Amino acid sequence: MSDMTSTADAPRSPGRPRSTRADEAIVDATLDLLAEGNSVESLTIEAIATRAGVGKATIYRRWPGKDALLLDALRTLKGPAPHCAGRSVRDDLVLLVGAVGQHADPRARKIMPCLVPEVNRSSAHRQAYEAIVEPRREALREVLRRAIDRGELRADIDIEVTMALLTAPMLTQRMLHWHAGDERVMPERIVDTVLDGLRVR
Amino acid sequence: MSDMTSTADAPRSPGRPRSTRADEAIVDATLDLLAEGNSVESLTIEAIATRAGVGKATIYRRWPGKDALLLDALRTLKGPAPHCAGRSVRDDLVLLVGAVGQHADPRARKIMPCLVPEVNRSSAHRQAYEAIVEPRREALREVLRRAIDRGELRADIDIEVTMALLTAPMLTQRMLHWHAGDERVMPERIVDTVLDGLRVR
Amino acid sequence: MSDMTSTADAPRSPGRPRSTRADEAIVDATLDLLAEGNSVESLTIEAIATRAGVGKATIYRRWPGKDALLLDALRTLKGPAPHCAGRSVRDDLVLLVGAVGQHADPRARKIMPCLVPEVNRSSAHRQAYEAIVEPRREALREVLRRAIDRGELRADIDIEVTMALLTAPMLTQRMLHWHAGDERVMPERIVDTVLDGLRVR
Amino acid sequence: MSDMTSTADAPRSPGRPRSTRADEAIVDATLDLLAEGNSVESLTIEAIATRAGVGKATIYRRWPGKDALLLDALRTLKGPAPHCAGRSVRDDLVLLVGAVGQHADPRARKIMPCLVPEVNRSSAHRQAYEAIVEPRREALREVLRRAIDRGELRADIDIEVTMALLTAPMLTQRMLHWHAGDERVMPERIVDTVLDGLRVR
DNA sequence: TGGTAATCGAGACGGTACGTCACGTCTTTCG
DNA sequence: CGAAAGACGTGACGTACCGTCTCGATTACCA
Repeated sequence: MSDMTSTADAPRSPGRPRSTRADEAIVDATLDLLAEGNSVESLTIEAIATRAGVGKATIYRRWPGKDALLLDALRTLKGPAPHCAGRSVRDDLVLLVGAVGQHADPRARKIMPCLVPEVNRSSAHRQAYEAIVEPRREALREVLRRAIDRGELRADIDIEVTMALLTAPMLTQRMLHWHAGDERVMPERIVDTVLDGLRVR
Repeated sequence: MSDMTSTADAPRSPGRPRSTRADEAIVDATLDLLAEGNSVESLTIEAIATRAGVGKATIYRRWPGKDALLLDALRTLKGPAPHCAGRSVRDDLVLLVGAVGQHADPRARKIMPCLVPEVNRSSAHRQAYEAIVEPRREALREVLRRAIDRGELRADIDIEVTMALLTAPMLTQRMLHWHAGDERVMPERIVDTVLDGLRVR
Repeated sequence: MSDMTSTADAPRSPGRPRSTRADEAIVDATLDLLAEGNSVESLTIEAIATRAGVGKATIYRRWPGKDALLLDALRTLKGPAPHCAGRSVRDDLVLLVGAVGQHADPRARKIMPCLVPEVNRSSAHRQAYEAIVEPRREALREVLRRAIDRGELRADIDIEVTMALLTAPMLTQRMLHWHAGDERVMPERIVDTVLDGLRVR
Repeated sequence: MSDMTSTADAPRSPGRPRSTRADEAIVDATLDLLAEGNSVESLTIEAIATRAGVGKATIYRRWPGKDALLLDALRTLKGPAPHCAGRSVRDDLVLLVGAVGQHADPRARKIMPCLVPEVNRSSAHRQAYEAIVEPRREALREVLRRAIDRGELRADIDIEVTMALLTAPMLTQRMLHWHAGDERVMPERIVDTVLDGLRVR
C-alpha cells in the first residue's frame, strides 16, 4: 500500500503480516460507497470499515487518512496506458484522446470528479495524480513528436498547447459533465477539428 | 439571498428585517475561509459563524445548507460577462477564452476547484452552475456564429465541439493546475492553434 | 453542578441555559448503570449517554470525566446528616454509627465500594469525599465531647481513636462485605462493646 | 501461577517449557505499574507486556484476565501471617492489629485500595480474598478465645464483633487514608481503648 | 407610545464521525 | 511448542460539527 511500494525482498518484519484480504476489501468498499454516494464528504471511514467487515484501526494502520485512501483506491481503477498501434496520426490520436479520463471500472466515472479538489490540496496529492496521468501524457506526446518528424504535422506547433487542446475537452466533459447521459463531444470530432483548424482555406 | 432575489415591492413582512450586514459578513467569511483552507470539507458552518461574528441560526435562516451558501458565495465572485468589441474573430475569441474560469477576486482561484464535485451532486447544483456559466458560453457561441455568417470560419464546424476545444484547455488549467505559479497555456496560443489546425498545408 | 455551586444571583450568561432535565437524567442513568453493573470499569460514558437519552457532549459539557461525574452522582445519594435527639450517649451513638456508610437510595450499597480507589486517586477526589463525610464525623465528635463534659465518658479517651473504633467496623462491613445478605455486626453491639470494654471487672 | 500451582512432579509436558523469567517479570511489572499509576483502570495489559518485555499472549496464556493477574500479584506481596509469642493478650492483640493490611513490599500500600471494588465483583474474587485474609483472622480469633478461657477477657463478648472492632480501624485507615503521611490511629491505642471501654468506672 | 413579531448573538441540545487506544484473539517466524 | 511481535475485529474514548432549539435583547411596523 501507499507506504510500501517496493516490497521486493524486504527481510520480512516480525509479527503477523498484514492481511491482503483486508487491503482489497477496504479499497473495494471505498469504491462501492463512493459510487453509491455522490461526494467525498458523505464517504466516512466508519462506513468503509463496516462495509469491508474490518476494524477502523485496520484502515488507519494502512493509510494516514481519507485522502490517501482515496488516491490509492483510484489508482487501482486505472488500467494500463493504452497501446498505440501507430498506424496513422489520426487513429492514434483518436485512441489516446478517447482514453483521457477513461477507466475500465464503471464506478470510476462517478468517482473522478470528486478527486479534482483533492489534487489541489497538497503537493503530495499532486504528485500522486501526476504519477497516474503522466504515462498517458507521454504516450500522446510521443505520437505528436513522431508525426512532426514524419512531416504529417506542422513543425511549429507547441506540443504542450496541442496536448491541452486535445485532452482538455474530454477531461472537462468527463469531470464536469459526466451526468449528461451520453457524451456529446466525441474523440473523433475533437481530433478532426484540431487537425484541420477552423479557418476556411 | 438565494430565496428572495426579487424583493421588488414585497408588502414588507412584519418583525425585524434581516440584517444586510450579516448577509455580507457571512459570504465574506465563507470566501475567506475557503481561500485559507483548501477544501470544502474543512469549511465548517461554525467557523463561518464565528468568523462572521454571527449566530449559526442566522446562517441557516438564509441558506438551507453549506452547498447553497457556497454557490451563492461563488456567484458574488463572478463579475459580468466580458463585453466583445467585435473587431475580429481572433480578438474576440482571445478575449472570451481568457475569461474562462477567470474572476476579479483573487480568492476565486483557490475556490473554484472545490466546486467541481459539488456541481455533479444534484441537478439543482448543476442548474445553479449553468446559470453562472451560460451567459459566457452564449457570448462565445454568438461570436462563432457571426464569424461563420461572415465567412471567416468554415461553415461545417460543430459549434459545440469548437466551444469545448476553445474553453476546456483554460478551464482545465485553472481548475486542475492553478497551483503552477504561472499559466503555461495562453489564450492566444489556444485560439491560434485551433484556428489554423495542426496539419501541414 | 460540580462547577457552579453558588448559583445565587448570577447575571445569567447568554445562550440557551443548560437543561436541568439532562442533569438529572445523567446522574440517574449513572447510578442505575453502576448498580446494575458491578464496577466502575464497566461503566461507560456512552452507555450513560444512551440510557439518559442524551448526547455525549452534554455530559462532557458538565463534567470533565468519569471520576467527577461519579463523585457528583454519589453526592446526590447522601441524604442530610442524621439529627441527634441527644437523649443518652448510647442512643446517640447507636444512631450515628448506624448511619455510617448508610444511604437512602438502595443503589448506594452497590456503588460505594467502587469509590474507595477513587478517593485515593488525587487530593481533589479526597476533598470531595471529605466534604461528604465530614458533617457526619463532626456530629459524632460533638456527641462524644458532650458526653465527656457531662461525665458520662472517661475524660482521657482519644476522640479520634474512639471515632475510628466506632465507625470503622460499620464502614468496613458495608464497603467490603455488603455482599453478605444481612449484616452481622449491628450498631448496638459495636456501641455497647466499645462502651464497656473487653476486660473483666 | 493461578492455574498450575502444583507443578510438583508433572511428567514434563512436551515442547518448550514456560519461562519462569516471564512469570516474575509479568507480576513485577504489574506491581510497578499499579504503584506508579493510581488505579486499576489505568493499568493496561499492553503496558504490562511492554514493561515486562513480554508478548501479550504470554500473559493470557497464564491468566484469564486482568482480575486474576491482579489477585495473583497481590498474593505475592503478602508475607506469612505473623507469629504470636503468646505472652499477654494485650501484646498479642497489638501485634495482630498492627499486622492488619500490612505488607512487606512498600508498593502494596498503594495497591490495596484498588482491590476493594474487585473483591465485591464476584464470589470467585471474594474467595480469593478470603483465602489471603482468613489465616490472619483465625490467629486473632484464637488469641481472643485463649484469653477468654484464661479468664482475662469477659466471657460474654461476641468474638466476631470484637474482631471487627479491633481490625476495622486499621484496615480503614490503611485503605481509605493511607495518603496521610503518618498514621494517626496506632495499634496500641486501639487495643487499649477496646480493652478498657469508654465508660467511667 | 406601546404592543406584536421576526430578527439578532449566543450557546446548549441529541446526534454522527472523527482518529486513538486497549481489549482479547489470531497468525506469523524464530529458538 | 513456547516465545516475541504485531495485525485482527471490537468498541469506548474525548473532540468537533452537524442542524435544531431555546434564551434575553433588538429592531422594525402598526395600532
